[in-house]
Amino acid sequence: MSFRPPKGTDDLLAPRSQSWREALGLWEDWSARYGYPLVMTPVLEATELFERGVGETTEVVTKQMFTFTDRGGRSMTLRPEGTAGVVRAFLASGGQGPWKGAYSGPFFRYEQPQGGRRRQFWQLGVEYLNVESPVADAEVIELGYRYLETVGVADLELVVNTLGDPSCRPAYVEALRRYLDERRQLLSPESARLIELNPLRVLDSKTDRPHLDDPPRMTDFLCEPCARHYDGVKHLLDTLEITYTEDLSLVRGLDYYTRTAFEYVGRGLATAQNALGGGGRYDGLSELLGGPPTPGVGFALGLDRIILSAGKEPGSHLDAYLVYETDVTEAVVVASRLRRTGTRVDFDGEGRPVEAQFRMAARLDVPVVLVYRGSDLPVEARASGVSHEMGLDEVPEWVRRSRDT
RNA sequence: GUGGCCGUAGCUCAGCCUGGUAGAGCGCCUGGUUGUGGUCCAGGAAGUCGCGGGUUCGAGUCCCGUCGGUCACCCCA
Repeated sequence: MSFRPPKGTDDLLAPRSQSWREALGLWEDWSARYGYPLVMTPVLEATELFERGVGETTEVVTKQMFTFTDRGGRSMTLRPEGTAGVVRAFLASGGQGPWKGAYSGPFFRYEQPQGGRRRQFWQLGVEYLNVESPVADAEVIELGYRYLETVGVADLELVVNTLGDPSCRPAYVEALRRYLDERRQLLSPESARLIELNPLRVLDSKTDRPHLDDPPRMTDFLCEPCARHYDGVKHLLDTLEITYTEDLSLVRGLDYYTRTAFEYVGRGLATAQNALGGGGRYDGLSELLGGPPTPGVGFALGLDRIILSAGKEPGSHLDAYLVYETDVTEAVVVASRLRRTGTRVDFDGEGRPVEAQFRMAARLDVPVVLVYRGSDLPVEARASGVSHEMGLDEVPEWVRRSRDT
């Protein structure tokens, strides 16, 4: 049989996997700082959840889902996005009042693989439910922004827009539809088809955007509450000193979005696929699923592209490599002591010659090589060509200090 | 779903146009040198040429199909 992973999936091994470990660690940290507890929902959901939640006319639902019939005859789907599942879980738990959740895990879309886009991909996200205030929007946007900054994304840009709500959007959609209809000849067949189905998405098309000068603006149609909400979000972002640009053609691909829509873009990415993540407000989603009115706002970030964009060389997964001139059993004990005090250390388990151990240390590119010669002798710690001698007990602290510098 | 390019040793690739029985660099292994690994020298192991079919006396090389990768479109995080 072939050892190749399925199309659009990938094996992630060291040293590349170390970048993921670091990025996931930072995510744990940042989402916790903003008060988002972990929420874990199934990777597998009833197909109906996404059809109703994400929208039956969306690209995701019509073409990109991994859907199959299980042995009980139910139509099941590997989750293509996170929000619908989290909201379902919230409703299932009888959730009430303000609620927050952060998630991280694999998602699936049946698409043509491309730079930073695989069929199985990893997303980080948060959802903030039952708070209608712009404070929730701004907090969510800020969290994603700070995280991406910290993880090292080059040329991070935040784009925001508003999509109105059911009381004002229909008038805008109608105006846009008339505008597009007059230009039908200029549009690609796909976009022409969208005029009836979902004219907003035509604005998102790369090929058609150049033909569309001065289309109607959502901001001219906003009802008073939506306008005030949008101003509130922008004001808070200003206060938090988060720079953003407004883009009237920023439309989310999924049906459930209302009011705020935003996207994080990595301008440093070489590929055409430079959206690192996006999100928005989805006040109507709960009701689409048959639940009570539940406002919400959240985002999802694509970890694959984030790591591409950060372009950082992963650090070593070890603090030190232990070279021993003693019996291997003694090395087991020494390594155990170091590990229990927080040092990430590894050693040769087969009692191979010292030269071979040094070769392995070099190959692993560890920052520190520890040479252990026996319980009565000092440990030699070598880092970047310099050698220090110390007692075994001093090693963890010494390693920690040299790691931080 | 559509189109371009690509698939040869563990890795990066040459060989393909103009068919004739497979190569380089790096890595790996062994020996020597060395300041107990990183340098240098010598030697060595290693390839279903993605897979299947066709043309041919003969296919890595030409043709068809297929799978995979990559980039772009579509779309999306």
